[in-house]
Amino acid sequence: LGPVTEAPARRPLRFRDLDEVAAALRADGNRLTTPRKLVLQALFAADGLVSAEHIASGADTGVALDLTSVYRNLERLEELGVVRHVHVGHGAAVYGLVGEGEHEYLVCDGCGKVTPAALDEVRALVKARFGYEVRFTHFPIHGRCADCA
Amino acid sequence: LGPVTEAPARRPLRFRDLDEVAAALRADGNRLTTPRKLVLQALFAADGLVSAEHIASGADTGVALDLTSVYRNLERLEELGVVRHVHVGHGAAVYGLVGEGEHEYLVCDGCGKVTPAALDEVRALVKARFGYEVRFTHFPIHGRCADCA
DNA sequence: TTCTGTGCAAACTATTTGCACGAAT
DNA sequence: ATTCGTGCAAATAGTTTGCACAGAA
Repeated sequence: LGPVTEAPARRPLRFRDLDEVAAALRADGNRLTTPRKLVLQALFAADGLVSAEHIASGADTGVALDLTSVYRNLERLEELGVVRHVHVGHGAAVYGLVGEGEHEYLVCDGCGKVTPAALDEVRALVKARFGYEVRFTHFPIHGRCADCA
Repeated sequence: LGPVTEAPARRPLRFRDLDEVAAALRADGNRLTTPRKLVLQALFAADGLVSAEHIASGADTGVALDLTSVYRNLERLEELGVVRHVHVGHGAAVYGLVGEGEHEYLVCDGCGKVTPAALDEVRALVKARFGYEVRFTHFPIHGRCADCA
């Protein structure tokens, strides 16, 4: 699974570059290994949402690495608040660097496009009508985009 | 995976009982086998959303059957418009009989409760704001219910 | 030197597919 | 007598776990 066609709205990242993350990792007592750096490098290079498989393939870094290590690193980075993952349909989860604010998405089941969207109004409506405190960050909204509908 | 705690709103089913479905199956050139009847029996008995695993276990019918057959039957029944399935989080998909109207759900990530909800307003809002024609029938909305939030 | 992180193999969950036999029509 | 559907086994995708060794600290 390659990078997901993420739409516009590039948001400022919480960690601007690899060195900033490296510092955070160090501060948290983590070692700075080659695979770990490669995972981060891939995430910065991809500049969007990618699958573990894609990172492991080395498509973005030129160096392939073990899928297991990728998963373990992504998990660690997620605990650290550096990355997050989204379930974009049936396939593998996709991972991306954490930016400022919420990370809510609309997924088009037609073309597969993943569009970041500010869904505060939608959240407020669901809260008002059903008392539900919803999040679209982990399981996004699915449907058909304007082009596909 | 057992039956999902589905909330109120029992909707009239498109097929009221096993015999009605049997007729539809026949009309479509399908055979009426024992496993097929058992799958339907389980779906009617469960009266909500259940996993293939649950049906295969025979918990509701007293007769266990092969998971493969369950999946194949559910697939067939889905083609026929008798059942539909929903992805309620990370685990297995859950299947249920088709009722009248839409089947939209709110899933509580806290207690696992699955609440049918009329989300027309929400759909309209997303359509107005983003041009997206969304559906919450296959991938429902996730969040925390009033009790868990 | 110590202990964390890696790579490989194997387990695991959810689902699908191939194939020979049995049963519904 | 035909097929269709079943059950079993094996394949598949995505992810996790166990374990011995390598390499950061």
